[in-house]
Amino acid sequence: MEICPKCSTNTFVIRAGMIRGKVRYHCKTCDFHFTQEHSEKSIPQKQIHTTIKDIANIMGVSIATVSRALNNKSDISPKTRDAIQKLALELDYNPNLFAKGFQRGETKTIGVVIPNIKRPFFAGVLSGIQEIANEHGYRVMICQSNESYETEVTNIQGLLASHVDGLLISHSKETTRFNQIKNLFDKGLPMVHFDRICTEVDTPKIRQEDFEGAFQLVEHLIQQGYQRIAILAGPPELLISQKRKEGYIHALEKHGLAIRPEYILHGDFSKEFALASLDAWQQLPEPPDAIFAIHYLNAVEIIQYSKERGIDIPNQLGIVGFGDEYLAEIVSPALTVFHLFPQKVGEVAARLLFDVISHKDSSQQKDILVQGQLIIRKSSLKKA
Amino acid sequence: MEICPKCSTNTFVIRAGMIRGKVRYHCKTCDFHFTQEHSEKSIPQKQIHTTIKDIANIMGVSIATVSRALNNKSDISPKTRDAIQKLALELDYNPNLFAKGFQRGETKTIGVVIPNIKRPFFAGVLSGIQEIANEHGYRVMICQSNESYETEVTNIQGLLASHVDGLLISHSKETTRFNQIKNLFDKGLPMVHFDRICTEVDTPKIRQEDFEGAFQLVEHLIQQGYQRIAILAGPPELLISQKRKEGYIHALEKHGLAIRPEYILHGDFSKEFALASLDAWQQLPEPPDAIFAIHYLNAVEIIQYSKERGIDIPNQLGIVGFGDEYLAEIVSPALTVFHLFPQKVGEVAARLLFDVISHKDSSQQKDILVQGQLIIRKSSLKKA
DNA sequence: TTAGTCATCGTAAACGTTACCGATAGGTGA
DNA sequence: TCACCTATCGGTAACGTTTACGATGACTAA
Repeated sequence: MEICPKCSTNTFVIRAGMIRGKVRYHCKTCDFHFTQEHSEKSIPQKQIHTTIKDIANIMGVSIATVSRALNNKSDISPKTRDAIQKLALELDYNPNLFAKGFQRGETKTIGVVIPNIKRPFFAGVLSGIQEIANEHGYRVMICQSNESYETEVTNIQGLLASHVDGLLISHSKETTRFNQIKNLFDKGLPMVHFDRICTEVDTPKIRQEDFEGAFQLVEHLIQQGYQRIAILAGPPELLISQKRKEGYIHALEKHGLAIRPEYILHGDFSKEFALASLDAWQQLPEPPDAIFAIHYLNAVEIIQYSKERGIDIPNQLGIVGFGDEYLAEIVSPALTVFHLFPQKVGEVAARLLFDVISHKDSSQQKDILVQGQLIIRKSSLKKA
Repeated sequence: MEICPKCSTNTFVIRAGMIRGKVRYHCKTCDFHFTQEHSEKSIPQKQIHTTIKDIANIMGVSIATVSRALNNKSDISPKTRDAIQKLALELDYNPNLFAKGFQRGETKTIGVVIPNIKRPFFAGVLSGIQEIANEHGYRVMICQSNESYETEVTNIQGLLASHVDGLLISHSKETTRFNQIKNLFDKGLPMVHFDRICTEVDTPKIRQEDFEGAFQLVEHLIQQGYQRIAILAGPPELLISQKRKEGYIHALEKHGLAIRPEYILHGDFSKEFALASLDAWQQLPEPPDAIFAIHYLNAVEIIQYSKERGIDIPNQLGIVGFGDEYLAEIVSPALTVFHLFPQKVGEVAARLLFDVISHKDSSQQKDILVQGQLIIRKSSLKKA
């Protein structure tokens, strides 16, 4: 007969069924249900982190006092404060940022959504973001969409579940619907768009000189004497494709050159498409004498391919592109580019996000342009 | 005269000083202290996240029931479960991962410490890590040490404060003391080293074929007929420098070639050092006829510089290196490399870490070698 | 009836931290 | 002596979630 743990009687204790694998009893004396207790003790975990409770126990003070001491708050005597701080140092205590964030409803973490880390541009952006985030005591959580809309949505969902304090987004090239983003923005989640921005939502945006750079590159080609300039224009739905194409068109128009549709080819940024485009152009009755590739990789690929096919660069074919500083210098002939400053883009974007996070008043500039630089190299320098 | 909120009397209420800017009173009837209450109501925040409490309130059930429904636990009727899940979907509820992790002492987050995101190798590793982490439902927190020991220590401290469930580390080149790491490892924090590993602590490690790759590269040079092979060996304190140098020496010894100290130069990975080394070697009475640069960037820089100085590659000078697939192909002449697979390194490292996190039994393989591949290109193909 | 059974629900503690507010001791001046 | 004051401390709710365990009502079989 079992003994009731409440009234310590065993006269009126009856079995009361099974529950969760354990035998259940009912004491009719005190009307109390209980189960047979199992005697396994939980294994004491090796403790990685010291808590303020540990410190409080050792010091013989309350956790409130420890918290005040560690945060240099008022209402505490200097003696106690110093003693606690010293002990905390000895136990190498560091506060559980999750608990802290959890308590005050913030996480000191921002989320970044980019298409691909491996692309040097985004790697540079990340580097810039990291730096500014560090300055502000924030941590960064990165997700890659791999240019997939579905993955992007899942990523953002995940970041949201992690309760990031803000979001930095550069959309995948597949992304054309922005209801998720808009929803979050309307709910007041701080966010900033950069590079692959979206115009559907009124978020602060970091743009680059897509139009201006394209214009400068094409004008430079024209000034070098190139007349039939083609553009490898990237996915048409991407805003940067559109902007760069506009710059291209604007430069041609300014200098009285015809816009020839056959010189404008849209596609993805793949090597196959770039080379196929070159082939197609070469078979025209009037092939282009210069190519503006809006993505530097395609420009480099075209240079390589042209060399194989015996096309003289820059005399027979001039080539310019947007892009990567290092690769452009290495390739031969070196590539004329409009250089973007990825690190700076990251810094500016992060700074703007922290502005939004801190003063919620949206008085600051909502649209920032990060300047680029035209760097002229041999791939576009025609011998007179 | 103020009224005591406890006994509703005002006959024996006296002022009892100021505290925190508010007037303080003392009721002598019921011996109760109180302050003048301020009537400002807190502004209701715009709510971004739905909680289980919200759902519980709407459904009229307890939060425990909601939790059970959302986690498909037992002890719940299918009808209730479905209704709750449906409502959760409508309110697009997603659980606060921080609260969840906080509750069970884990964060579903791993930390990664690398020297620099912008280096393509590490970007590739990160990409691999991300992928595996996603599979396991973990998030990734990245820190850059920028090759500074101090920053590295701070970073790890920060990740620890974030209570990451595990750590993936590639040390900065400055790092020679590992007491912090050892401390954490002894405390039971799951961690895995990769690339820039440390031998002082018995962590699982992901190594690459540093020795083997170097050996293959140098043997290839020897088979091509190069006799005086120099090595640009990187920082001597770095383990990969040592391993690659060992492979170099081993290959020379196997083929009966002399180890000439003047052909072995240690330094950082800077361009300046690479070019200065080349200059120094050229001024020797017997300059090398081939160079093995353990860092691909230096190899590329030497190729560029050699071309400027009219040195014929590969006939006058053969060049090989470790490294980056893309750049090696672009440079002219294309660079023979021992290619590492960064993405794979990241994947393997992450997988191993999750093994350690889940089954704490350390029965698994503690040292994994990620294979590389010798890719022969023109920079080392001497014309007979 | 009623002991025994089961499915399903609620209650409350716990995680680490902060902040609100009351408690206490010791002081000052009339 | 006593109203009044200040500095410094403790108690505890709250954040969102999971989980151990008790409560409840309905059912079954004797």
